Amino acid sequence: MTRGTGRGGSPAAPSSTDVARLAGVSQKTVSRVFNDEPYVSADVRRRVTEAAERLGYRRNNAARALASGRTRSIGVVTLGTALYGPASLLMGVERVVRDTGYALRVVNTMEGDPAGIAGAVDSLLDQGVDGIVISEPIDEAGENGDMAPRVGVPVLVIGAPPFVTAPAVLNAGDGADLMARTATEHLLALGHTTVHHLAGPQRWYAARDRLEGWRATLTAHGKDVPEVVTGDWSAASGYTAGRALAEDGDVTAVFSANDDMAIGLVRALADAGRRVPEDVSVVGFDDIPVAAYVTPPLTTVRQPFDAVAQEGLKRLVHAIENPDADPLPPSDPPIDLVVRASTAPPPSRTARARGRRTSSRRQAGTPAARPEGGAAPQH
Amino acid sequence: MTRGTGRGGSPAAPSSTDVARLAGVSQKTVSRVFNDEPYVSADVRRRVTEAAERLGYRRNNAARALASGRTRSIGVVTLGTALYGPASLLMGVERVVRDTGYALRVVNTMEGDPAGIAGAVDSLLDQGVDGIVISEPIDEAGENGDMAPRVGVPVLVIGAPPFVTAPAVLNAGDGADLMARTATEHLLALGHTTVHHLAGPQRWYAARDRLEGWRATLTAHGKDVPEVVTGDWSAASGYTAGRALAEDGDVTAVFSANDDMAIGLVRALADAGRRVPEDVSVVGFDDIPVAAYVTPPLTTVRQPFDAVAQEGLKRLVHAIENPDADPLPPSDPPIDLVVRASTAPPPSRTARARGRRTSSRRQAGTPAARPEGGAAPQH
DNA sequence: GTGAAAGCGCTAACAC
DNA sequence: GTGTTAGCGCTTTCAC
Repeated sequence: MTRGTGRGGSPAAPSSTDVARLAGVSQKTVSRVFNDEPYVSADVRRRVTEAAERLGYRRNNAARALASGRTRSIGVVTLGTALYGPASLLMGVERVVRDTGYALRVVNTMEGDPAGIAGAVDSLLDQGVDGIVISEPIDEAGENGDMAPRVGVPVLVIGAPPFVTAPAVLNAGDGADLMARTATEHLLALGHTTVHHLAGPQRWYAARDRLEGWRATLTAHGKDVPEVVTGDWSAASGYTAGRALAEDGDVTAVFSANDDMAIGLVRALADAGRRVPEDVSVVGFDDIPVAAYVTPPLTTVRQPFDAVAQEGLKRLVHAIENPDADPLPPSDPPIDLVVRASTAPPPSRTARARGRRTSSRRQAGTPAARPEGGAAPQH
Repeated sequence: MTRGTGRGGSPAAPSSTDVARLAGVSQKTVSRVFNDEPYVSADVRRRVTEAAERLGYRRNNAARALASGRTRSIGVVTLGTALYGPASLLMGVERVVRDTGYALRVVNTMEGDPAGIAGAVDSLLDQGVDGIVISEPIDEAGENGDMAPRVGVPVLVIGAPPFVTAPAVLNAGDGADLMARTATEHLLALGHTTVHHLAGPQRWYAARDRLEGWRATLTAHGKDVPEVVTGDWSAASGYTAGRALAEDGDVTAVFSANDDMAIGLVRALADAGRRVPEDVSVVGFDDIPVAAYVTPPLTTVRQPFDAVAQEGLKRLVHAIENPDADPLPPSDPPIDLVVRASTAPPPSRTARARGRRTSSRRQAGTPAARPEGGAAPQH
C-alpha cells in the first residue's frame, strides 16, 4: 500500500521513488538530478528528467524541509495597509525574493493589533522560515511589554532600529532622516524663515526619523522649531492639520511626512484662501504616482523602495546561507528630491500681513499668477 | 545521535518526543494536546503544556505537512505593483487568511513576465499550497499559448473569468461592469448627451469589464458610443489622454477606469483651460484615499476590496476543507458611488461653443465661480 | 558515478 | 483516555 490515497479522488502525486522506478535508477539518483548535483552521467540525467516529466513529478517541499531542516522560505512582517510606502516595499521584497530562489510568506500586523510584531514574527517562526524581514515596524511598546523577541533565524529590519535578538540582525532603509533634511533644506534655501512639519504618527519609526531630520536641520541653521502637527498618514488628517496651519499667518513652508497628507494639506490651504506655493510652500515625502499630477504638482522626496529592498534582501540571504561569515555591509540609498511646483520663495512681508487679515475664503479671480506647473508635469 | 546537529551552533529545536519524555507521556499525546483533540485529561494536558513551554517547543510544520498531506497554506498570485487596487486586495486577503488559520504565500507576476500567471501558479504548486488565489490577473494569451493551467487544488479567481482547470474554481469581484454602469448612468442622469471613457490597459480583465459596463449603458440609453481612449492606470497616462480629450470641445463627461488616471486627466483639462466640473465632468474608479482631497474632490466608485476578499476566501477555504461538498454560492458585493465635486450638469450649448473657440490656455481670473468642493470634503 | 540504509518530526489508524 | 506501529518523501551518510 505504498501509493496510498489522495483523498477527494485525485490520484496521489508521484514521488521520487516512482520516478526512480520508471527511469530504472535509485531514488537517490533522482534526488541528485533534481538538486543539480554533480556526478550524474548525462544519460542517467536525461532518463530521469524524462520519467519525471512523464509522471508530472514535482518534488515535495515538506519532505525536503523536514529532511534538510531548511524551508527555503523567507517571511515578511508588514503593515496591513495599502499605504504606498509599505505596499511598495512589500512588492520590492517579493520581486527580489523570487530571484533568490526563496519562497515568500507574508504576515500582517495591524495597528493596535494586541499581538503586534512579536505575534507576527511568532507566527512566521511557527510556519518555518529561514529568515525574516520586518518592514516598517511601528513601536508597540507600552501595550506590549516584552520587546526584543528572540529569534533563531537572521532578521532584516527595514526602517527601524534593530529591536530583535537573532543570530544576525541587519538594517536597511535608514535614510529617512537624511531625506527629511534635504526636504527641509530645500525650503530654507528658498528663503523661508522656518519650516513647519506635518508629522506622521509617532509610533512609526519612519515618522520619527522624518521628524528628527527636520528638527535637526532647523537647529543646525539656527531657526525656530515650530510646534509639530501630527497626522495619521491620510489625506483626511492632512486636511485637518491644514485647517489649523492655515489660521497661522506666519506659516510659509510646510514639510509633510508623506504625500497623502501633503495633498490634504494643500486642499485645506486652498479652501482657506492660502495659495500654494505663493503663500505657502509644501514638500511631501514618497513621490507617489499621482504627486506630479495634483494641483499644484507636488515637490517631494522620492523613496528608493526597490533599492532598499534589493540591497537588504541580498544581505539577508547572505546571512542565511553563510551563518558564520561576516554580514555584508549596508550601502547608502540615493536621496532624490523632486522639485515641482508646490514650493517657491516666501511671500513678501507686506503680502503676508495682508494675508493675515484676510483669513476668510479668497475669491477666484484674485489677480495673481496661477501656479501652473508648466505643460507636462515633471517626473 | 537523535538530537543531532543544528549547524551554525544553535542547538537543535526540541521535538514532540522531547516534550513527551519530559512530561512523561507518549509522543502521540503531545500531538493530541497541540491539535486540541478531545480525550486528553486536564492533568495530562497541563503537564504537556508546561513541558513544551519549558523546552520552547514549537511544532514542525514541515513534518506536519509531510505526514498529513496538507500544508495549511494558501498561495496568492498578484501583480507586482503598488497600485491601489491590487495592493488593497492583497491586504484584504492576508487579513482574512490569517483568521482562517492558513499561512499565506505570495508570488507576483509582472506585466510582460514571460512565465506569466501559469509560472506563478506553478511556483506556488512547487512550494505546496492547499489553495490558490489569483488576484486581478491580466490576459497574457498570445504571448503565452497554453492558458488554462491544470491545478490540483481549489482556486479562487478575483476579477477575471475562471481560466484554470481545478477541482474547484471560484470567482469573486465580478461587479466591475455593474459599477461602471452606475458611474456612467450618474453622468447621463446629469444631462450629458454622452460619456467618454478613459480605459485601462485592455489586457486587464478589470479594464475590460469597466469598458463593457460603460458601453452597455450608453447603448441601453441609445447614446453615441465615442471612441475609447486607453491609458495604463497611471496619472501620467491620464494626463496624456486628457490632453487629447481637451482638444475635443464636444467632450463634457468622462468616466475614467481608475482614480489615478482621473487625476492626471483633471490636471490636463485644467492645463488646457477646461474647468472641472463646469466644462467637463469626471468620474473615477476605486476611491483611493486622496480622491476626496484633490481639486476638485473626485466623484468615484468605491471598490469593496475587503468584502470581496473576505467573501472569496471564505468560499475558497470551504472548498479546501470540504472537497466533496457543493461550493458556497457567491454573494453580490455592494455598489457604492461616491458623489463629490468633479461632476455637474453639462455646460449650455453656447458656453460650449465659446469654449471650443478658446482652446488656448485660460487665464486665471476668468470670471467664473471656482469649483470649491465645500468646506470638508465628503468621504 | 551510483546505491542502500537510516531517519527528519509529525499524523493516521488502530489497539488497549 | 492513552499508547503503538507505520509510514509521509525527501536528504544525509557512507559504502561500493
